[in-house]
Amino acid sequence: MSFTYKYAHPAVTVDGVVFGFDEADLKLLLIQRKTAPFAGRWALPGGFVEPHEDLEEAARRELAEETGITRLYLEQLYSFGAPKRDPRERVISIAYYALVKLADHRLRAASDATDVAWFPVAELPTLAFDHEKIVETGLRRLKAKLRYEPIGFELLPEKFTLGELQRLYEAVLEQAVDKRNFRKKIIGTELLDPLDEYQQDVAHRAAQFYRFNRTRYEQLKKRGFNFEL
Amino acid sequence: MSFTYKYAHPAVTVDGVVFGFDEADLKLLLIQRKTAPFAGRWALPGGFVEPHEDLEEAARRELAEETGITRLYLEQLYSFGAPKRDPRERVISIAYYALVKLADHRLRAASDATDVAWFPVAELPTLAFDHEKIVETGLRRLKAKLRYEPIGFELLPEKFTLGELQRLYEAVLEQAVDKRNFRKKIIGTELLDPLDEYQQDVAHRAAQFYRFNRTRYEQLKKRGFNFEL
DNA sequence: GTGCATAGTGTTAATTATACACTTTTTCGC
DNA sequence: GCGAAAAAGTGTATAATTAACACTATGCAC
Repeated sequence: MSFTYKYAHPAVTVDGVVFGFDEADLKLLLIQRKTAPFAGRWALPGGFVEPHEDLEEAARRELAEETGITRLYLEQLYSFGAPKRDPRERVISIAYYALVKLADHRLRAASDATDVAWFPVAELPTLAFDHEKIVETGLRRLKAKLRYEPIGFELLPEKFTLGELQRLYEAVLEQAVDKRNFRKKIIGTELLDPLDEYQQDVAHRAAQFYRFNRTRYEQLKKRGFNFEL
Repeated sequence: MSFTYKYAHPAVTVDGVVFGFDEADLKLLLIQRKTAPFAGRWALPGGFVEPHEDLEEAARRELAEETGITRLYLEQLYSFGAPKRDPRERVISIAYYALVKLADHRLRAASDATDVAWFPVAELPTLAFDHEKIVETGLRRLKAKLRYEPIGFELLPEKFTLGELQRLYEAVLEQAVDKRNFRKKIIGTELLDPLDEYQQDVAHRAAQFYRFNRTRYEQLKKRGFNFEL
């Protein structure tokens, strides 16, 4: 079976820039290619868009297929279409960026013999295609967005401490944050519900857990509330 | 001549959301389709990406071909790829948004019998395809961006008065702005050079002209300066 | 019970944002 | 030529926000 067109058509793929956070580092999800081109190289998870599916649908499907991750925050990032970005044929890639709660997702045992792994964004290997450029775009977007939208919570477990949240901000923004001012501000948004739960088995004073109140955020957003940190 | 592929390939187009400003209204550039589908309907300028060209290159080429506009501020906006957005075949469109100095560009006499016209964004006709959605995305982006990047100047002539600039902000953001505070802030950025030129032939006190200092903006940006209005 | 590690907590000063009204300049109509 | 009209231009006081800063509390390890 084959497909014929009057004019040249590029292939269209989706690629995912998937971020996670593990208590200390911002991490990026990569898969290792097993076929040419760039066999053996690490690359962003992704693949061809099927004729019947929407772009976001394609991104979700590919991420599920290649990494087993199904529930995540997903948003279109940017489209890359330099003529020679793929040595085989013209390929235009719509990149998505995604945030996942690391703890919730044990990576699927690489069932199809493809390696999948988290890398600290500070120590990424050389990537296939123009994926380094895509990652850079994703990182820029994440940094910018973290300041004016409450997306940090997508990287943390349901219940988290203010210290964890602060470390997340510090890791992503790559700059220290004043603890008291940070707490004042974050509590001031009224987006966090304090829980009657405290850390267990820590070798120091146990921190209180909080939960992000998504419902309240939607309400406030409707009334013209502006998140900013 | 035809092109054959092993798997289905979508067609890929670029579409331009081109904004202008004419002293009073924010305007959008549209072309009238002469062929099916949507013959007679107004639509965004755009067309197919050629095999050899980059996406932005394609956007610039299509805008030049269809509207005669060559110098403009252009930036990728978003990609639209719903399976049925074009009734003919699967078409994925990479939308760009553009800002042009209206006064600098008399629209090319519609040489290929295609009508081209500026519409106030408040009075747009029904558009072809999913172009209304694309325009909405472009408008949202413009509004957001105007606040934290000095892009308003791309919509004004080289030399402009503070009153014109303020009216631009008010038109795009759809809200009134305090004149004194606006001037204080904008002058405070040090991005505007006052000129020794004043309006001519106006039936009121003549306003001073200013020019946006792009060089200084680049300098300040490097030093971590943040534009915000 | 001492040391260690992190949690948790307020106040002050500096900066920035907001609210607000009159005078100046020029043309136009009479 | 004089008054009305239309927009330009200009400063201050108050409120709100941000930034800087250091000690006490708790719980475990040893």
